[in-house]
Amino acid sequence: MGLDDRKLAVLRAIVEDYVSTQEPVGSKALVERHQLGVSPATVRNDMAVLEEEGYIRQPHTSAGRVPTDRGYRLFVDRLSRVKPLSPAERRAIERFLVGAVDLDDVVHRTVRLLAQLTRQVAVVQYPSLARSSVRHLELVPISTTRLMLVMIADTGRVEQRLVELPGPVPADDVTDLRRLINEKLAGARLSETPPLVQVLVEEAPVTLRPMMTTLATVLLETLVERHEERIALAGTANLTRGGLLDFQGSLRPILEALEEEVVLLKLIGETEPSTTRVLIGDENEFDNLRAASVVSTGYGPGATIVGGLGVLGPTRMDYPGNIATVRAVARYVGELLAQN
Amino acid sequence: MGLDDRKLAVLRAIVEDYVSTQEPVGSKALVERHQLGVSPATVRNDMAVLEEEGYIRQPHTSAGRVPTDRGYRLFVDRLSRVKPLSPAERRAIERFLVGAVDLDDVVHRTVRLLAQLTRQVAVVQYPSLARSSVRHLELVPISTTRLMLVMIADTGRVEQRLVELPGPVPADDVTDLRRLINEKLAGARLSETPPLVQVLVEEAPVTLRPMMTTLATVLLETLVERHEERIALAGTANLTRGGLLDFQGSLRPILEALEEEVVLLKLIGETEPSTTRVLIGDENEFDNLRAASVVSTGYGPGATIVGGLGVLGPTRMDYPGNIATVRAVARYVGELLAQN
DNA sequence: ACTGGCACTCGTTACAGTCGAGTGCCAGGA
DNA sequence: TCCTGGCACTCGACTGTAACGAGTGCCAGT
Repeated sequence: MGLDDRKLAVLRAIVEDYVSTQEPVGSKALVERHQLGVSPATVRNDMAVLEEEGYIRQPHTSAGRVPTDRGYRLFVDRLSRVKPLSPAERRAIERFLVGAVDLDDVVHRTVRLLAQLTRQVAVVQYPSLARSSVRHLELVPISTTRLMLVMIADTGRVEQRLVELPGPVPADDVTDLRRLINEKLAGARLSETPPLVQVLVEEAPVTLRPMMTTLATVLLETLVERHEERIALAGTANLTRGGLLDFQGSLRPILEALEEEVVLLKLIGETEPSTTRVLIGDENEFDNLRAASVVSTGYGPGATIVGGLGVLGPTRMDYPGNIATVRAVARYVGELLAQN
Repeated sequence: MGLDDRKLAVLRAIVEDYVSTQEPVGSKALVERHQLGVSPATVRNDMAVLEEEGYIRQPHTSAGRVPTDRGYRLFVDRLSRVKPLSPAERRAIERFLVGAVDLDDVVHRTVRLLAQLTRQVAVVQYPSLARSSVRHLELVPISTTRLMLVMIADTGRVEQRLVELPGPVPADDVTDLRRLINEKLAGARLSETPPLVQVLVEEAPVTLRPMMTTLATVLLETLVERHEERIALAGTANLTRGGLLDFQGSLRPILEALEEEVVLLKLIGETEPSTTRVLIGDENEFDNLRAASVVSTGYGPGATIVGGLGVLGPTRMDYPGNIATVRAVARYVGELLAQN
């Protein structure tokens, strides 16, 4: 375990060089480009140790060294210095996000912004319904036996469901239903609604009972239980940068994984603590993505977290830069949401 | 212009073979696999003519022939026989589309279904607001000086905008505004609303005038003028099927084009007549997509068209099959929409 | 008008040889 | 003990050559 400072410096140099050149880096090139103060031979000895410990490897004999997932991990945990955003980037973020007209717009702008700044694939989760509160529930008559149930959440999300009623319902009843439902549910966190909905059905006047039951069912089944998560994606074209050298020649598995909402949610959602998460290579649980890394974090108004966002790219990515960008964008989005 | 029946048969055979094998097809293989009733030498003569006319070409001397865009065009226009859907496919369509809970759900299911059936990239346009009518406009108070304007269209689309009011507004006024707006606009086609909105502002009671003006502005600017079109995409992983042989080795331009909503809309939207449109290779206007073909059609409840859907893939695609699938899916979606 | 035969083209594959980046190891020096 | 220069070695990348074969164009014959 003899990883003295110099060996760590060598590892850092290897990671930085490899990330920027995309080519295995040799001992000679290393001492030329970095002020390590020692000879190539010494560096070679250090490299041999680093390789033994599993931090770097040789693609083949007589080639330079390349960081392993474990090497990147060490780099991210202990070696990378925070890279402050350039003023230009800060300006880009602000410019990009002002003028959004609704939540959809915010999310779309955010995901494109992230993709553009990091030059990776960007993923943004819509504010999770599970972490949202009900702001208002609206009932809009569509026909005599149909209502549209519109739920507006405090996070700005708006979900609608078509409800097929058991029988025709007079306009006055709709008004009553709307009032009853909002009295009981407005302000409640969505996760806390089931018992409230239960009470709502029980306390409903007998004439409204059937409608209320139907509404309750739709509400619980389609909004609470399988709480629809939504995801926005951008920058898939960035996957083709490294000219197929990243991702060992096939984008197939990556693209497939990106089509699965479940996968994306696992990657960027559920980031319990309010910290930035970095998943490197096979640290993530999906085989399709073992050649990729993910940098993600939560966002939300103030200190609460309502959703996740992040970027995905080759393990050979600029971790410090991407971490800084992801954090900054998340903070800006949070502020934007707090304003609404 | 001597394109007799046999030459056309040869072209058809070339297209069919090339589509299924992905390899340039030679005269010998052709007579083996198809009952052309003539010798390879004869076929070669026909091929020479076809090449002269620009319907096929040789990637290099001593290779077989490959259809040109023009060849595919002729094939699609005159040579392809309609390929009826298999019962399994019909069942898949029905199974896939039942149980959709809202428009989002319908669109997502549709796009995934299309991608799965055709094994191409699928694109579905949400029902265009420009072709929708207002079913209901709802005003939901968010704070004393903020309203959420929710528009529900007859196509099922629901759009919301946050409106910053000039001053605090009492609940009664909101009720009045809601009533006035709906009286005037409900049922109107979105494209016909501008004059109505104008009248609405003019006729509004003096006390409501400022609010109404603000609402009108938001309504016109964000919903009517730049009528938000939305697009769903699926199956990008299918681009990697031909193993990078299609798209001359780089998915880059394709992926870039797919990220541009404007491009996608031009491709699948605005299909004026209710027919299926096929764009082959450089027939479409985007350089990025000159290696791709698009099969698209309009859909909508009954005879009206509210949006477009289609698939995109390599010029070397199964046109008859994709055309049949796109048509069938569009019809099913139309029926589904008609039910609501 | 079709067909068999034949010379020709040219991409593909295999193989051998050279080059050079990069390594591991070792002996010597601070 | 640690670092360094030197040196032999490995092995992928590149190059040139040769054999192969799919496919063609053309022509003379039926």
